[in-house]
Amino acid sequence: MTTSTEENYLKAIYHLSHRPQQSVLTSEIAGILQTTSASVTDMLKKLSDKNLIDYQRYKGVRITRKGEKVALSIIRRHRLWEVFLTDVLKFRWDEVHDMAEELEHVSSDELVKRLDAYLGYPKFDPHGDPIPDTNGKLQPGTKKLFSEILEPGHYVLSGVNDHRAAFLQFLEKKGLLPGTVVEVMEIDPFDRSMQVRFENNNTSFISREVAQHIYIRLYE
Amino acid sequence: MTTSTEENYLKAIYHLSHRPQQSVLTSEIAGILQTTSASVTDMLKKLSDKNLIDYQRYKGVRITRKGEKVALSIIRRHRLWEVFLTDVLKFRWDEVHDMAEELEHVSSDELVKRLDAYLGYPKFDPHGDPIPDTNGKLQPGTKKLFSEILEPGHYVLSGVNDHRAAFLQFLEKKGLLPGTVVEVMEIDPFDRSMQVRFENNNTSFISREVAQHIYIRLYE
DNA sequence: TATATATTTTAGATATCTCTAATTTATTTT
DNA sequence: AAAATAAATTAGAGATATCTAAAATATATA
Repeated sequence: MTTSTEENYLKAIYHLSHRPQQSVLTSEIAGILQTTSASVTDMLKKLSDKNLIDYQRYKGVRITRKGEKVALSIIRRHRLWEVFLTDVLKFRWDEVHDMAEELEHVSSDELVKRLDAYLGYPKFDPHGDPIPDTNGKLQPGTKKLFSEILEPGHYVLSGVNDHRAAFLQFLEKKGLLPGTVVEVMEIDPFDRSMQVRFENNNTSFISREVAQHIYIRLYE
Repeated sequence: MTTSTEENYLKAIYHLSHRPQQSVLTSEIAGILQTTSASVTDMLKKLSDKNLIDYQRYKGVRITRKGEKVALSIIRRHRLWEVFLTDVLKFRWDEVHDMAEELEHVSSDELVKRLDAYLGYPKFDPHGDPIPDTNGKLQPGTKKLFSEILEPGHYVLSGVNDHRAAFLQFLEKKGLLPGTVVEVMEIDPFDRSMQVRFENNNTSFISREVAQHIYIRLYE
């Protein structure tokens, strides 16, 4: 059994783990969870005792297979509830995060299963993030930063790495919602800004600054 | 602000308060919440400090107007989630209680409002218990024990006072679900058992023992 | 490489909610 | 009304999760 607090720590560590090699720092976790390094250290010992993380003092943390499974099941719940809140209860995508933070800790597996079925087994949440399946499997390798593409072509906006309401609202106004198909017409070689065209033939301009916070996948 | 624990105590006190005059005993609360009298005493002081209950040591407890409002808002959430679980996710009515116990503590008022609208502003939960409105108002005086009726006639089954799964499943098998309309044909003057007829003309026999755990209202 | 700086950990406290055991108050019985 | 019994409360302690301040360790700089 895991408490809500443990689950929140695991989620944070899981997210921070997704980058090459290096281990996660105590201070990074403290930053995300808005708490102190001392509190983090206490919790790291606890999670380590439960074999949910690999932890050596002063050397940082890496999540274990077991810890990753738990983290993914919470992320699954979070994202399914987000779909419920936007698709069924008609909340805007920038409103749902905090409610999903609470709902994700409701413990019934059967509830999650039925919710998934009721929503039609969605593969992505309203922010374009993939929803792990029952076994904790994620759509593999679909995520790439919009700012990293090298050539013009058709792409699907698939997510964001900045979840602040102000940014999400900016994207909404620009028509840059997850799921949107855009054609990149030109990439400026100097500032790497892009000219894009939507399916309705409208065009728009996207700065590298903005593109760095948007994920895309190839449109096939 | 109230914690989940405080909310659970308030709910228990609210339910125990609904009976003539006398105040609620520490031991009764401990019984319902499966804890010790000592823990209850601690919490009673805390709730009293917040003016959610009237409490004098050794004299028992009565809930205040303010406490009642909080209790009713939690009961509202609980019963709305129960409707969601049965009507939308198709759980059986004997499965939903524990999940609703967790969901009721999710704090967003806007979420409850949208859920209510989505469900079509239901007035009763799957067990026939009335759902308080936004202002904490309950359908007045609709509840009467089936065992207390004096004469034959048409009645609507409106709820139960025994929520154990075994009893609920027994009722389901007998076709005695909340919302069902029955015609009481005869009341035995000796053992107060009843002969009833359903809308499909099937008939059934209900003992006083069972009738004591079922609420009804007049069918109009 | 020694020193300065940044990071992490430990030590010691606080708040919430829980418990058992002992004490106090209330109620019932004789 | 006193004694016996039942109920409620207090006292003291444990578990979880948090904090600040001090000490230990690691990293960067001179």
